[in-house]
Amino acid sequence: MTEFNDKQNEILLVAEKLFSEHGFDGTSVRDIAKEANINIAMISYYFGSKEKLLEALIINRISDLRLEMENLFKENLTPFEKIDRLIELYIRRINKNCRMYQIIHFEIATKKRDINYQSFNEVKKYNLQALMKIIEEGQEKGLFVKNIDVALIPPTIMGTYFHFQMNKPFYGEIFNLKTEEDFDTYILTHLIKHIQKTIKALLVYEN
Amino acid sequence: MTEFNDKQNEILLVAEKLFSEHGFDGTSVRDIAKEANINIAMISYYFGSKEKLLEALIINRISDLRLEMENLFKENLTPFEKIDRLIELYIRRINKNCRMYQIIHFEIATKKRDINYQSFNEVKKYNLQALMKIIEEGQEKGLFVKNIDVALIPPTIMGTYFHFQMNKPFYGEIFNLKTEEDFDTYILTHLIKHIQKTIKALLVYEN
DNA sequence: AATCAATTTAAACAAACGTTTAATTTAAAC
DNA sequence: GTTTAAATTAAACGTTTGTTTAAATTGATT
Repeated sequence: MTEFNDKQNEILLVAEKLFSEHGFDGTSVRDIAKEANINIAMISYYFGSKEKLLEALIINRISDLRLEMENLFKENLTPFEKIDRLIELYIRRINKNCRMYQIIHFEIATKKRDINYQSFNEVKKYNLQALMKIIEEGQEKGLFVKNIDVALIPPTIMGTYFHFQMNKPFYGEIFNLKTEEDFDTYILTHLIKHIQKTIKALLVYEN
Repeated sequence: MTEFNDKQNEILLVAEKLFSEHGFDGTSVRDIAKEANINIAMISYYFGSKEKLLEALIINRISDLRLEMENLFKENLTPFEKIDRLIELYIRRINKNCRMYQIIHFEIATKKRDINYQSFNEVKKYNLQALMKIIEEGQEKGLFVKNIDVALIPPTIMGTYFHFQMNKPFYGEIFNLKTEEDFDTYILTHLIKHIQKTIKALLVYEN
């Protein structure tokens, strides 16, 4: 991918914010231009069109979604500890990029624009491989049970997070989380722990 | 709520389809009118505006989301069986209404329209109460562990489902589900079983 | 057959949309 | 200082948007 200049990066940043908050169709190029303090024509000038701006945004951000796990496999950790660390990495990563996930998930669901999700799927497969490696190690050491459908674990990890995030007003009220920081803190402490516990429980559960 | 006539119900049905497939902002009143074989003006005539049509749709459909659980508590089942049955009810219910969940979740996330989600939240609280009752029974009988955050279990149940549904192209490929029916069948058999197993594992997991 | 309200229609409305144009400004190269 | 290409602008473009209008049609009630 070509590098973007400061002005283009600013446009991408504003577009990411507005697309995630109001949807692609709910955001006009004039909204973006206003928030980014640029002329409307600059969007076509730099990106060609509104739709190509979305495409550039997705391609530019997808690489941020791959987990960085070099340390995880180098360190001398038990499979349980590795699961804990992997899930924490997972959640921190998607929490940092939750705007892009909001945008991408809506685009996947609606299929209005034909965007190439190949690299997105490759990232998911890459992350799934890492999980599989840890689970196999745990099974070989006799710590985890045998019949585990590894591909269904990421949906539980990410789904729990996204559903919690998606229903922020509801769970914010339930858990008395008044500010955005309260909510974010709760995710990075309690919710991560809940997901770690859930997956570890599943990995040792005998039917 | 006032009852709707056949024509109004047809409009609601088409709106539900198109709003879920292309989003509220991605659907024009002309799209709806065309698919419903009516004149554009009929939408304003019957519902006042496009936005009020969305509101009417949400209010009209929310009652479908409440679980029907009379039988569940009458029957003589173990807490484990009750959990299994409740989760199956949960998933079958949201799977039947997945279009409305798609619409509502997008509306909650974007906050562009100010819709009253009180009855939606009440349904969620009602469903949470039922889960709580079962878990308490299991704890009293010494079958489930003590320290369970019940409010975090529905996000795992529903989140797993929604994330699987949302990434249909990816998981369809992973599990080799070629048709819509294949996908639906997989949900109602394997995915439900995965979620049941996950929650039961969590309920008996000792830290 | 006449009346009347409810329904349905085609047409028009202003506003907002994404995009393009042509002119102007900017800033670096010569 | 002149040249040149890139950046930026205001204005206009043709569509599409949601909504309204006013006339036409329908179908039951008198």
